[in-house]
Amino acid sequence: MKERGSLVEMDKIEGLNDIVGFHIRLAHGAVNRHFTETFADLDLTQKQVSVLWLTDDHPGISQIDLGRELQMDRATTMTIVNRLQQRDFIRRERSLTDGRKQALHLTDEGRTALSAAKQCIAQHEAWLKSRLKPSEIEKLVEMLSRIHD
Amino acid sequence: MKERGSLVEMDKIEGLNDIVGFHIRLAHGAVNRHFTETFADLDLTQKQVSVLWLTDDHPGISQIDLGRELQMDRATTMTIVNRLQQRDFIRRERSLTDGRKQALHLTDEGRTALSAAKQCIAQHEAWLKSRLKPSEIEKLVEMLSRIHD
DNA sequence: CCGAATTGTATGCTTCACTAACGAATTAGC
DNA sequence: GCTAATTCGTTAGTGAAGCATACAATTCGG
Repeated sequence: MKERGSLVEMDKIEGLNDIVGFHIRLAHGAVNRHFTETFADLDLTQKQVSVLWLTDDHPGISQIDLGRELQMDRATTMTIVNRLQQRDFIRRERSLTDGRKQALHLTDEGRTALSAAKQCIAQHEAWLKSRLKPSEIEKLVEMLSRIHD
Repeated sequence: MKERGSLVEMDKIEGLNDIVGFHIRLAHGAVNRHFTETFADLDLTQKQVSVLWLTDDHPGISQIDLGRELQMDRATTMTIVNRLQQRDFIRRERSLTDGRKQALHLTDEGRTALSAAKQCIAQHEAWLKSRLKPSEIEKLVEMLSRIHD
């Protein structure tokens, strides 16, 4: 006897399992855990791979644009780019068109790492997609996109 | 001209936007950000609310079972329960049936906090659900459940 | 009863996210 | 053109989470 939408009983809304956000959090945890295993050898995180990938797709991209694309603030972007620069995967150059910006480029090492990462991503995605029917994958991505804009 | 499924071109698999895990991560970020705003006054995180909620639903639950439900290891569960205990939301008792376990209970303060939290959750969920059609919500939760088991 | 497994605990490390402040460069307003 | 506001990068500090490891107490299997 589930009483939903009852304005009287506002306290006991629903069970934790009916909270959409709860499932998004759990799914993210599961995906992240599997990602970490898959990338143990490469020693790269999701964020790091994303930054490598985007930098490769948009050579000379600024940190602020990188952050906008991945929904991170400037400070967070800094720490990630710093790590990748320390490992000689990314090179910072002052932008020629806007002196405030840094133009980011992959090094050869960075390209090699990204290439290896993409192989692992393929594995990781295969694991994830094995839990969904092809038609569902499209639907899922579309719905998630609506959530994150 | 997107070349998909090409076995020759294994390096350039697809765009970042075609990676399901990428969208899960972004969606989680967006949800978490909105959650944090909504809960700024209460000063509670998703995990903390989840622990309060589950402890309320299962009085006397052990930390290990809490962790299993929320997919956290023992150490992570500890830190969260510690924080909630420091704020007098949760009380630890030695289990009567198994001396290794702690039986967790909400305090009156904890119940008050959870009650307030559930009001905020309702707001937060409304924001999230406003981006989806009712029929989609069910489908989304079902798919996410398949991902996190 | 003894060894193995379970549970809680303590410690330390890492990633990520955010805030606040500052300087340098650019842009806008007048 | 010149000041004022804004943008971008940078640094430093805080806090939540997740994980690994080690240890003690308890329980369980034989």
